[in-house]
Amino acid sequence: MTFTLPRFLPYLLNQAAEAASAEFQAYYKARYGMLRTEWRVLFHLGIYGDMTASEVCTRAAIHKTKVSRAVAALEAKRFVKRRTDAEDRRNEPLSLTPAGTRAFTDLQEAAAAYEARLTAFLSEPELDRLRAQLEHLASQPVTRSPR
Amino acid sequence: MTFTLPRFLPYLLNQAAEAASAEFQAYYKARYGMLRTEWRVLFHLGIYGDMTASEVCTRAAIHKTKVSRAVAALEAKRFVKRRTDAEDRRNEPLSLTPAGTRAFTDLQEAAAAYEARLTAFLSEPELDRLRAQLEHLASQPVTRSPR
DNA sequence: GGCTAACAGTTGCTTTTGTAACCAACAAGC
DNA sequence: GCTTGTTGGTTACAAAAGCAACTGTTAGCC
Repeated sequence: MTFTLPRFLPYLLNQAAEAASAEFQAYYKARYGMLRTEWRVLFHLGIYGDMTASEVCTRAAIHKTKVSRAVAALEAKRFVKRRTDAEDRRNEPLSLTPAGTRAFTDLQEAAAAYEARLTAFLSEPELDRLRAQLEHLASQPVTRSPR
Repeated sequence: MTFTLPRFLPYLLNQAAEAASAEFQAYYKARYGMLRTEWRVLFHLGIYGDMTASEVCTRAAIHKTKVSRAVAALEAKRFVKRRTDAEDRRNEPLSLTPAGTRAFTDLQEAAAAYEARLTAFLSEPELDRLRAQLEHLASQPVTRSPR
């Protein structure tokens, strides 16, 4: 089997990921001026509840400087507020403000609708299988960025 | 079905793409000091033969400024040389130098071996189906970057 | 208590990317 | 042959990402 670029899985994954992100990205950027890392942080807080920046890093496998700046940006937009944990003053638990919650709800709905359109060509079992395969690839024991 | 981040396809695709690229990226970076766009250009020339920068843009859906810089970098590394088309002096057909061909051959082998490991958990038909699904997602009629 | 190491988070600097404006060469209409 | 528009490709500037060093805080250990 000859090797060609459009069959090379990392390449294909990148092309698919980029195409699949483009439209949703345009939405949150136009509507809320958010960057990728910002909506990811917003979603982590919206879905899983309050957590510290480093918990976001661990869960999302994003580098801490990116999270730090994303949190600062979300704070400036008044979508997130941070407290200082009295027990351990290094920790700064983050939570969504009411405006942050509204933005999250809107984006979550948009995301769900977008995904439905994106995956309309797949049956439910096919989609499940695809997700499982992608998860497996994502958790490959390759070198991950440090937390 | 509640919406969660690790089920959101664009997110999953990104995580999988990043993880799947990481190791190969480390290889071409360490060995040839190449960037992502650079090896992509190299592979296009190696696989499909000589072409101009804008043909690379079209095939790979990469923005022309990125290609322009990648070509300049590959030229500086003496992996690529460019001529000027006498018919139409705007066109600059690119071709691999012997060193470029060697680098391409090495990277192609590394890529094939890497992919084999990466996809070892999939059967042939599963892999084919995955590729087809990713291709479909990649060619989604979403807004693509201009050429 | 005082020293060292580890951890949460930030800042500064460099590299890479994105965007738009730009130059040179050609094509078409007139 | 001269304008007008288009195309291939580059450059300049701004935004974002990566990396390493830094601050402040806690924990462990003697």
